[in-house]
Parts: sequence; structure tokens; C-alpha cells
Amino acid sequence: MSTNWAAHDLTVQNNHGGNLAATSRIRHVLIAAITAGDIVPGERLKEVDLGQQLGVSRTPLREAMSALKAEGILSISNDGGLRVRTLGYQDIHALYQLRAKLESMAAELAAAQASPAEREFIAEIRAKESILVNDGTNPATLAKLNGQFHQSIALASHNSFLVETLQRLSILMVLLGPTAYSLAERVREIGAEHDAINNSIQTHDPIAAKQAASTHLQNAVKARLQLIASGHKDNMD
Amino acid sequence: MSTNWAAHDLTVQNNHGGNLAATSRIRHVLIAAITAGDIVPGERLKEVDLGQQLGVSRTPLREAMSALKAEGILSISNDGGLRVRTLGYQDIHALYQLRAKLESMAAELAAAQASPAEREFIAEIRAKESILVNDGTNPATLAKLNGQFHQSIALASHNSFLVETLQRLSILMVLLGPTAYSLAERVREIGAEHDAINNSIQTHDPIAAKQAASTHLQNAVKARLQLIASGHKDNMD
DNA sequence: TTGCATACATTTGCATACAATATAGGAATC
DNA sequence: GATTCCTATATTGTATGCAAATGTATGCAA
Repeated sequence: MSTNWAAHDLTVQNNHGGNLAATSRIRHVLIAAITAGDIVPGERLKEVDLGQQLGVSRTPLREAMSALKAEGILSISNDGGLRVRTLGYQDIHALYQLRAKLESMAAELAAAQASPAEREFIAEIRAKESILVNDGTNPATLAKLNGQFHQSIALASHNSFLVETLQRLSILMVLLGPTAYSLAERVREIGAEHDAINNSIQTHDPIAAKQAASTHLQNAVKARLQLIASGHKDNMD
Repeated sequence: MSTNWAAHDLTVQNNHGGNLAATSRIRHVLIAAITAGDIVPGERLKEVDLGQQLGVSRTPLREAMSALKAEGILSISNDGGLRVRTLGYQDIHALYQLRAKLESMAAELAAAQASPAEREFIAEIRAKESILVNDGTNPATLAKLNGQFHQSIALASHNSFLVETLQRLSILMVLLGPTAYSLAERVREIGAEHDAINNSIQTHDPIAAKQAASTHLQNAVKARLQLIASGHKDNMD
């Protein structure tokens, strides 16, 4: 494959606008490449090749890869090589099952103990999302805002390990391929479900928030299975 | 500090009895050193020093450290150096809160869908633990068996991400210092609580298993806070 | 033709050397 | 005397080279 990895590179900057160090930068580039489908699950990553394509030596590349291995995105295959982790049918269920438990935990905690500022922040993201959906914005942008919505709730749980864990799981989601925002009708449903979660948080109702988040993820896994059943990746954009 | 890191080294072998590669070995040695208290939370790890003490070059050391960073055991301090993560009071609560949720999820799933072999395996570990407790075995051995008990339940949940996550969290526990097995009276309580969990799993009772695991971890955090309240680490052996 | 052994090529693992960056200490000037 | 700038040093970041391990192909023998 003659993919131009450097394309992803352009978007990678730290929060001061400067450039990150190679190791950290490459980690992001690799994740972006997997997200974009330029690297598919099961593909073997050879150090020399990748290093040349990315324009860095093997050392920072190896460090980035060892970090991704620790995160469960890469795994050592039986032939000794490092490959992008492949998720089977059982894995998809397991991943959503765990996410459902943790997202509902986060929503419950957020509803119970979020600060006024945090509640406002969550509401604002939801409002922004709602507007973009009506504008018919592209799936990638919606997916990004979706991530922000869930993350803002996780943060409001005031449990740093929960935040870290959900962050990890959401990165693993890229292994599943295109987001559910590819399905037109699912986009509206997501909006309604997010509203339910947001409303419960705004009204300080932990039970309802937990329930709403749980429902949201049950529907999400259903939509995901539908994407898989439809088979060809080509249908999903 | 003139700690003899190599001491930890002796215990590190792979499951065939052979020696692991440097990177992987060092990762284990560092965890062991933190567990043993030879490296304390907050301590800065300098590559050159550590490399000399461990007898390896900076390259595999950096890879091991970057893996530990990804696992949340090491973190970058404001001065740019890599330090052992320090957990505050809030963090301890958060860590146990998350573990409680996940351990109870694992117990619930295990009770519902573990195979006969898995149930037997869990029971065997529990039986072994019970014997060792009566023999007055040392805390370290009990802690190890405790880990096996919890892990066998996690595995029986048939959710690989749950297994991975609990594994990660249990490693983070080393940052808290000595285990609760230092408290004599807590040892008996743990036995009773493990029995409750095991029995629920053996009788295929998910609700009871979930409840028993939840109770177990609530008591665990209480014991932990007691350890912290007692203050001096010297009291804890 | 199949099984095995050996030689070769590819790939990863580790160490050393070099570069860049941050930091602390001191000197000079205001 | 304080402050600022410069220099020396400590520390981390990156590149390259070499060694070891592992996979692969080819040839020979059964």
C-alpha cells in the first residue's frame, strides 16, 4: 500500500498549536490512520517500512507502538509480528457490554454530583450537536461531537479512572470501522437518546440518567450489528 | 538510593521458565520494585541512572516506561520528568468505586454463564486460599492467591475487555502500598466474603454474586482507609 | 512426492552515539 | 543588591548500526 501517512500528520498539534514530539505525534497518526481505514485490523506493521513512510526512525516509532500495544490497539500475532488487533463478534458484544456499564455509571454519577458549570457545559455540547444534526453535517464531525458529549459526562463523574477507562474503550472503537453516524435514521435516534441523558442530568435524576445511558448503548450495539450485517464496508459511508 | 533492583529480577521468568526479553522483564521489575516500596509514588525516574542499576541500555528501559505510562502507573510531571503516579484521597475512592462496579459485573456474569470447568476452578482457588489462611501464611502469598481468585472470576465473565480493565486496575493498586492482608482481622473477613461470592457463583445466582462482590469491595475500601488512617507505613507489615 | 535439514533473508531487539532542550549557576550590568 | 543574560551541565529525544532470533525457501534424501 502506498498510503500517504503524512496526510494525517497535518492535523496533529498539541494544545499550544506547536508540534508534538515524534513519539506522541506518531501515536496519533497511527490512530488516525486506523480510524480512516488506511490501516485495517489484522494488518502487520513492520518497523522499517512504517518508519520510512512516516519519516521517523524506528526508535520513536517503536515507542509509539509499544504504547498502542499497552492500550490494546496493537497485539502480537502468532507469527511474532505486531498487528492491528482484530475484534470478533464476541469482542464487539463484550466491548459494548462494558461500555454500557461504564457509560451508565458515568451518567448516574454526573446526574448526582456534577457542578453547575459542568451541567451547563454538557447542555451546550448537546445543543451544538442538535444544531449540526439539523444542518445535515457530515458523519465525521458528528462523531467527534458525540465523543465530546460522552467525555463531558465522564468528566462530570469526578472519577478519573472511569474517565481514563472510557477514553481507552472509545479509542478501541476505531477498530470496529465506520461510526454509526453513517446510518441516516440512527442519527435522529441518537439525538433523542442524548436528549434523554442530558435532561436527566440537568434535572439531577441519577436513576433516569443511568437508565437513559444504558438504553442509548443498547441501541448503539444494535445499530452496530446492523452495520456489520449489511456487510460491505462500501455501504457505510 | 542504592537499592539492588536485580533482586526483583530473580523472580521474573516467563511461563516456560526461560528469561523474558529485556523490555518485558524490566516492566515487571519496575512493578515489583513499586510493589515492594523500593520506588515510591512521586519519585522521579531518570533513564540513565535506572538503566545502569538495571543493567540495560536506555532503549528497552524507555519502552518499558512508555508502556507503564500508557497503563497509568507512570505519569509526566510538570517538570517534564517521568514519575511514579501519586494517588490522592479522591483517587483512592475513585479507584475502588470503579473496581466495585466492575468486580460485581464480573461476578454477576460469571454466576450466569461460567462453564462447569470454570466454576470448579474458582472453587479450587477459594479452597486453597482457605487452607493457607488457616495455616497463617504470609500476607504476600495470600495477596497473590487473592489476585488469582478475582482473576478467575473475571475470566469466567467471558468478556475480554472486562478482564483487561480489571487487570489494569489491579496493577494500579500497587500504588496504594501494602495490601489489606496486613490487617489480621481483615484476613478472616475476606475469607467469608470470598465464600459468599464463590457460593453465589456455584449456585448460579447472578444477583447474589453481584451483591456479594459489591459488599466485598465496600469492605475493602473501608479497610484501605483504615490502613491509611493508621498513618505510618511501618505499622502495615 | 513428502519430509526434513540447512542456508539465507527478513525482521525485531538492544546498545551506543548524537542532537536538542531544559535547567541551574554564575557573572556582569543596571 | 537585584536582575538579566549567558554558559555549562544534566536529561530527554532521535537516529543508526549491529546482533540475535525467526521465518522462508531450496535442496537432498527417504
